[in-house]
Amino acid sequence: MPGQKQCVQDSDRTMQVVNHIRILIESGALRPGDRIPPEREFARSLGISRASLRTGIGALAAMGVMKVRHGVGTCVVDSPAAFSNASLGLMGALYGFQFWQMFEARLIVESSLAALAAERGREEHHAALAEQVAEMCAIADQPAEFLKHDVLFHRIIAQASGNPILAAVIETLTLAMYEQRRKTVEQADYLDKMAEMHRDIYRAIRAHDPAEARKQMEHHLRMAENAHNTEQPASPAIPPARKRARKPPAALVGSTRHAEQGWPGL
Amino acid sequence: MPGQKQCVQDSDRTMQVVNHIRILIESGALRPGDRIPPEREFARSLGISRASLRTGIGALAAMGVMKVRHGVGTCVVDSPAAFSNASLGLMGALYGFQFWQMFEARLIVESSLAALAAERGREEHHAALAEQVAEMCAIADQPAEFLKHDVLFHRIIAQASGNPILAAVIETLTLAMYEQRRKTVEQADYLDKMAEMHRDIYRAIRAHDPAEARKQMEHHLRMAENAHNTEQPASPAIPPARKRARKPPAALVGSTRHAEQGWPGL
DNA sequence: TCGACCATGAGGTCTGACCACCAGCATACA
DNA sequence: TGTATGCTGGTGGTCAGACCTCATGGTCGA
Repeated sequence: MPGQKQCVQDSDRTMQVVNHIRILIESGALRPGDRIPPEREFARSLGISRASLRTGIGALAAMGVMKVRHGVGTCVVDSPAAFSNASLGLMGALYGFQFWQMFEARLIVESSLAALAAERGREEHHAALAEQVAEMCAIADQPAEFLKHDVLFHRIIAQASGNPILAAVIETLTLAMYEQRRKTVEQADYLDKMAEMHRDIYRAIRAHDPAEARKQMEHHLRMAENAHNTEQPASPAIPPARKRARKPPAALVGSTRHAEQGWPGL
Repeated sequence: MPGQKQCVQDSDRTMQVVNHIRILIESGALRPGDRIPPEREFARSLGISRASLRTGIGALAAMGVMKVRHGVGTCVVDSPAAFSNASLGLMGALYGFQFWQMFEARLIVESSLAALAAERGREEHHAALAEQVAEMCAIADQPAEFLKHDVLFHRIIAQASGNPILAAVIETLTLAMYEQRRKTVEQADYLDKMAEMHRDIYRAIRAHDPAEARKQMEHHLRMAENAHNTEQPASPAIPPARKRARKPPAALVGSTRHAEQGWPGL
């Protein structure tokens, strides 16, 4: 049952394009930020039609691997690894993701990430974290700016953890929540407290104290969730108690309808 | 800097298609497994060309939301939520994912999942888990079959955890490793031990003992990693010690080149 | 010197034709 | 009667070439 073929993409041509790009990437010929040839030229060199090439590139773009810009060109993305955010949004709509699940996922992954960062973090990470903390303290009265440094802070921790896979997971979740947070953070009056918590996390990481880093991160995320639930009554604080499992699960293979409230799409 | 626009996809038409589908999904008009109209007809009803429609559908397929079958039709996927596996494969090539990172990610996420399953699991999950354990014990001499039940077992735990987001993460990792495991598991001689470990996990979950479930799952995954490293000397057991962080991180925004060995693409 | 204009080249879309595949049905054969 | 074969309709896959829109950079006039 599990693990059907391999590629998500069906058609020969599309797969051909995706594989070709993959080879280029794996061989190091194509690196993040690099541009690929113009479509017409590239299509000719691959011996396929421009339409087919575009299908393949479109798939890569949808997966978050390539970035296409009208009138400019197509290049490999040069940003933190993440699963396509649209993907998470769609899946949220499809499987009924809830906000509390989002926070729960963050809590689990990111607290471990903080612990790993405390273990493996190096000077450059400490310095970068310190900088973000300083920034946050300095602009605790500008929610929008604060949020940017907040995101950056967490991103640095993910990088310091030395596990890009988990970093990609967190990046995906963060991106998906960003829009939402940008709205709710506006009337926030606890930014100074947030800054303090970030500072505590930073200190634990710098001190190479995994347990403390984990604890501080958990505390921070719980606070964040509370704040979210307070400011956003539209998404009630559904306690993750023993409930809300799927209905008689159809052969235990997915297909939950979107139940309660939550998850405003992408 | 973070949180640019929203949709991965650029072009108007593509976005139009993706959004249209999203609306249909969110409104419940389109559910997992449902088919969408034939391309020609659908394109006409949307007032766009078939080519544009196909671009949009291609993007959705690449994100793992839609499944296109030549000669049959296009439908919404009806399987456990997961990020497109090709996506993980590409990102692995792009950012240099390592096997030990894969196992580390699994260890962190899945042990928490087991704990959650112990908290929230219900009768139907227990029954399903028991069935898989029984199957595994019965066919500990048929690696290929064993592996299928192994995957299913872990999938059920993910579902029992009540957090579809984390379930999707694990599903993605599992799918990415499936091919690899399918090869290495062939000459495995420890399947009976594996079955035992699964049974222990199952018991802890059924007993609603989160701590024990977590411990057993961690133990199981560590064993699995050791087994992998033993059977697959091509991918050495790189200890996750304090090392291998990125090189002087270019503004701390991704772009690690694929370093050591590991990650055979998709 | 500076702003407006336009040439260039990139991606975006459309059209309509044709190919490849799958499923189901009708026919032919055993 | 039952099975095997082959046809046919519908669906996605690919192609070609034309045209549109956008971003860029150079040129030219004020």
